[in-house]
Amino acid sequence: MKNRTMAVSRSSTRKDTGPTQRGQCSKRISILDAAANVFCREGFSGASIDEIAIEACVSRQTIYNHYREKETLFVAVIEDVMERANAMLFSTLSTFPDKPDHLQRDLTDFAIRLTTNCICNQDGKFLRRLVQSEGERYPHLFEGWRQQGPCKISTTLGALFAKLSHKGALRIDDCDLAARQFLALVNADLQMIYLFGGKPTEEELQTAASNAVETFLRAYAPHQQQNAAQPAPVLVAVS
Amino acid sequence: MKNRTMAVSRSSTRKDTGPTQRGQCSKRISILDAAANVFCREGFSGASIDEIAIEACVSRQTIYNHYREKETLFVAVIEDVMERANAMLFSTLSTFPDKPDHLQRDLTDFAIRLTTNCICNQDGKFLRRLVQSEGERYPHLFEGWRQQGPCKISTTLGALFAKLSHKGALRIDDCDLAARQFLALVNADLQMIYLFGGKPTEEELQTAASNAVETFLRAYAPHQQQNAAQPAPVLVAVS
DNA sequence: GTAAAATTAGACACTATTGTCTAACTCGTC
DNA sequence: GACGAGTTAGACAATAGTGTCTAATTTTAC
Repeated sequence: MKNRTMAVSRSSTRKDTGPTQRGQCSKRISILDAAANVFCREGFSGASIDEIAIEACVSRQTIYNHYREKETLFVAVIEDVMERANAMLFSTLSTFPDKPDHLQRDLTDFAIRLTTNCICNQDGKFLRRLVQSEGERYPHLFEGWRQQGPCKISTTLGALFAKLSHKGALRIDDCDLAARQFLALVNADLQMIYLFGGKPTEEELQTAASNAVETFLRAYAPHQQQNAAQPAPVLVAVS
Repeated sequence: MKNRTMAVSRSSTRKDTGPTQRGQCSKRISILDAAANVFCREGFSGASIDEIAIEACVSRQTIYNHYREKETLFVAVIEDVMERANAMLFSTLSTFPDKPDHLQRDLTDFAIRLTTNCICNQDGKFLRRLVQSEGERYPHLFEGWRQQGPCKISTTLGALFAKLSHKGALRIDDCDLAARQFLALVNADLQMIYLFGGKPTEEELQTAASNAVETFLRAYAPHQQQNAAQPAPVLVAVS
């Protein structure tokens, strides 16, 4: 019976769930957090309500009071995490650089923000795991997220690349494709770490981002800029 | 009680397990295949021995005769799939193009073979799912595969790129990195499909490979070759 | 054909889990 | 201090799964 060492870091994006009281609300939150952790660790069928109750420091009955049954809780957790993840994703996308100078540095910083805030965090891990293991069982559940999140990301990011392209900072034919490739390159060095549930160090994130941007720019920068060479010192602002 | 419509496609790489008899051996195989399917679908704790027995057309007791308990069976399945996957991986790597002419076409074909034979097949799906969901629970179990498979792939593929680089067909600094980026680019368009357990169509594989190779060559081809432009007709030989 | 080995169905004990119910309890509000 | 909503622990039935055992049956080897 370990004492709940670390809960999901819950950002400020949580919406107040209407007229319910503070006490009740805080219980709901700790249930959702604990459930997210346990479902992530054990999968849907491996997770037991008792375990969640213990981790949430709440009685089992309270869980049944709030969420009629296990599946209801599961769906609530998924939706909670997805909403938060999408919010974080678009908030991070809004920091995409729009000035063509220092492009290499700015793109690298952006890539680091993206991995740090959206992919390497607890929510990212949760989604990778749960979508993969339960996605086929609950297709409708993840569909909304898929359309609002991952599918939108390439078009949104694509549009941002398009802007840079119009300014002459990049030379891109298919901007959506370039966006997908940018994301793929950023994760190239990190895939294996994700797969085993690990968390990259800041240094690994740094290297991954630099490598990705360098190659991306070699493929998509206008000709003379091709060899910007020196890695340029990177200043990261991680919220 | 559906009649076992589709089993894992079992390639010819299976080794005969020593002096055991044919009948026994065929039971073992159908148990392993069925177990792989069920574990893949349901995860370790979601899978029931009874379900596996039914899908393998075998009595439950037979499973317990061969594999003492559920976890033993699970480990056997994992090792079976991993061995097969690694064999297929290196057999596919051995088809990497070594002639510098028609590089774009040859690399594209190679990328298609790689995705078709190693990533999009049933074994690939199984590993993505199970490593992700059970990897932390059984670290030792996957460690051998990780070192022999995914970790080796970047160095092996890296060495192959190095050869092309020495021949002047490519211009690469860090070949291992280039290898990882090649793989990442090849999967850039397919990630979302994998995530939801789907299987890309041949056309999607084709497009993904072309896009990847085009960008890869823009980043790593010697200067004048830069714009090879026309997609070049691709002839695929999928075993 | 016969003997040995493997397989089968079914019963079984045991454990874990879900979801319900109840009676006691806590705590903020009036 | 009393009310009441929310919470709690614990008992509980119902179900599902694991792993064992047995006796009958089938398959295989010789």
